[in-house]
Amino acid sequence: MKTYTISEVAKELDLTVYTLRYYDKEGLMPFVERTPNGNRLFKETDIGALKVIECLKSTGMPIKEIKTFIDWCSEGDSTLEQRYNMFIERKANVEAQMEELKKTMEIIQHKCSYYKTAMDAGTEDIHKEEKLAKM
Amino acid sequence: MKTYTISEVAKELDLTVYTLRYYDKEGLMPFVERTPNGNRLFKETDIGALKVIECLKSTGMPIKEIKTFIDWCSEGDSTLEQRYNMFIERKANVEAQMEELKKTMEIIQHKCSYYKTAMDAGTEDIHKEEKLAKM
DNA sequence: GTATTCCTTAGAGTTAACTCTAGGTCAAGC
DNA sequence: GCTTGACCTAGAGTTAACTCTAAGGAATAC
Repeated sequence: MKTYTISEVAKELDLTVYTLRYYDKEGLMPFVERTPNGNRLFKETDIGALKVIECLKSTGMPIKEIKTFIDWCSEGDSTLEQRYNMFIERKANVEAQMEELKKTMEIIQHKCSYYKTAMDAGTEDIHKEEKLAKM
Repeated sequence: MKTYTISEVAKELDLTVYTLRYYDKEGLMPFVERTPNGNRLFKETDIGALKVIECLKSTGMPIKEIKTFIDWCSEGDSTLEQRYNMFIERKANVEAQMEELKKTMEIIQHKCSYYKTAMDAGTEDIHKEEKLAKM
């Protein structure tokens, strides 16, 4: 079975070795085994698990909560419901973030055309009429 | 003309007065005037500007870069191009964030059905076959 | 056999963005 | 005229998530 060193995993996941050790310190990687002399030894499944961790992180989940999830995983089938509920919550959270981003995008696009017009006119005064524009 | 105190603005924008003072300290609100005894006096346009600041913040822009933008605004028409370019960059950035979120959402949804199946079966072993699942 | 290059740990330092405290001013209510 | 409450500042403290340093172990290169 193919295994990986910490720096190989860091490269693969676009993280630093510092970050990976930090995650380990925080209890996010209890599954990673060691060589006889103490070096971390990553399996494919470990990299898969780290990808799930990265996914949770990208939903804005703090590391402490990710640790709770990892702990649930170690506890086995008795925590299936908690884990399911967690992902349902994450889903709602991501949906809300998408909504937020859409609103942000609308404002940004408005500003893009605002500045295009101003730039073409050579002055922002072209937008004097607008109520709350100003910048 | 209607004006607002710092706590009214905080309430309106769902920020704390601490945060607003911090923004001011960082140079994000050079336009806010003061009463004779030194209290901040917010106009409607100031609230509009703060909404733009909040929008930029929600694109992930750090406060120092927002300050650069505010400085450009104070400099007038000579910075129109920089400001336009900045919003174009922000737009690309938000688009990338949306893409990221979509990918995240796909994984989350996969996990939701993974755990639904496992929960119904009473055990995660139902997914034994899967290559990189595990959690 | 020694230099290099990877790995290890504990713990200190950094950064951003707040968040709060202490000490003070000022206007309104009683 | 004094209390209350909202405002002010400077500066200290907090938190999360890294990020790095120091000191050392083990395998490989020459």
